[in-house]
Amino acid sequence: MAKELELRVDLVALTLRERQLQVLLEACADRAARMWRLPGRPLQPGRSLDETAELVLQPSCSAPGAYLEQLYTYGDPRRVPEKRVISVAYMALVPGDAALVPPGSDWHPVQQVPPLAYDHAEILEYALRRLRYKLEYTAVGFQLLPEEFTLSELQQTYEIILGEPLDKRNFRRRILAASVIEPTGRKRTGEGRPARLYRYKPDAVAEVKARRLFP
Amino acid sequence: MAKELELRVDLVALTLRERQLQVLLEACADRAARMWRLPGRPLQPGRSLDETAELVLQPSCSAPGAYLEQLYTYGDPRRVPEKRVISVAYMALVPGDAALVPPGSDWHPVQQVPPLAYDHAEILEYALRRLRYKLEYTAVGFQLLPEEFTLSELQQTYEIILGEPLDKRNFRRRILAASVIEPTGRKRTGEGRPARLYRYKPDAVAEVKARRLFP
DNA sequence: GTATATTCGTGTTTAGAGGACACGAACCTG
DNA sequence: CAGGTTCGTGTCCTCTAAACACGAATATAC
Repeated sequence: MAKELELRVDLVALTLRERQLQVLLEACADRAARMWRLPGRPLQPGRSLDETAELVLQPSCSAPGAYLEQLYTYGDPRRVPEKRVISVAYMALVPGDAALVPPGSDWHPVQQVPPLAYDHAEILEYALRRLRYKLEYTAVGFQLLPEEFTLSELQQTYEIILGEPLDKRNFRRRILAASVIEPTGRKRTGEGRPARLYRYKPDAVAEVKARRLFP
Repeated sequence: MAKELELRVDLVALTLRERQLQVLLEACADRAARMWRLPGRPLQPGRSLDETAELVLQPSCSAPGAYLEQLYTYGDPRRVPEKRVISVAYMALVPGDAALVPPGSDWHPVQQVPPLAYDHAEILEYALRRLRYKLEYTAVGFQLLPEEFTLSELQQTYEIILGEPLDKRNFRRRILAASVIEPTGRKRTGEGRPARLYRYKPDAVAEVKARRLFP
């Protein structure tokens, strides 16, 4: 009874909406169950895992070049009852202003996700742990922000993900010491004193990936 | 032209021999090429990835329960010319006194590995980077030692892997502060003053794995 | 235009962690 | 019992990380 083998790429796509960290979920085909699942697709012949992950991401992200990182491969024989399915899990960070809502899918706050099929809850948990951890020693945080952002916005992003308040001056000192962002010279005006705008340095993403200690 | 899909588990098994970190390699079937490769086997039907990795490890390790950890999954379509092969890479740490030499295989110092087939050199590089990194914030080091060991032996292990000398007193302070090892009460006698023997606490391995930040 | 509200941007002090560093203790050997 | 070898230990200092408050710049309301 050799069950058919399927190799999939499943994606934990995260974004910031309404001051919350949200994850993209797909309604299961089996509507009766009212279950949701991570978006994914079978490995495309002729394409790498990374490329397949990008294909999965495309419908939910208007801009190319979102941050994408392989997480872990799940292969327990009982994780999917019907078939033998091996899932290579990826995490994507989508800037808030680039997030789309593909039909049949929706973003859900990670604090209150609906019931997830298979072991997808475990995969999501793992992605969040990795993101929180990585936030502390790299600078992936601004991958969730638009191209230009203020330091206060960046700090809010960190606070949302880590779930704890951060000290303003210490935060700024550390971020600037890492020298992964630079001022654009422009300012964002609004309520109160205008804030300087920053962007991450073009090579900052490369640097984060080069530190491929836990890709 | 759908190439056949093969899902493999390939293993970077590391041990300490002759005061060097060594990796287990298999001679390629194609002898003419004089190439070597990481040991591995296709995913076993009905077994998980972890279980398959353990099967790969068994012939080279006399004791069960070696440290085993998933690293990364390699799936570039051109990494193996003939077929479409996806490899889930694992790392194993084998205590020096448990290392066996299966026929057709051999241990090689990681400083001077022979030419490796496919992208196996890249996989090995990645495993070493991960091990060195992990050494600094967890206590996987003693996974390479026999059940009882002295602090000097443990320090040597660290020095070999990190490739740099460490301060004796600072090393002891840090290791003991982490409280992952405990004295057995016994001593190892030999040249000079006898050394106290330590073992890692039974739950220390579990702790390292629980921190599954980058499994 | 003047007062008020709001957010931005900045420096110092202090506590804790990590690194450098040397010598007496215990045992074996000849 | 003298000499050789490895084991085991404590202090000082430096540097990193945390706590903490107020003037500056603009928008708005009066």
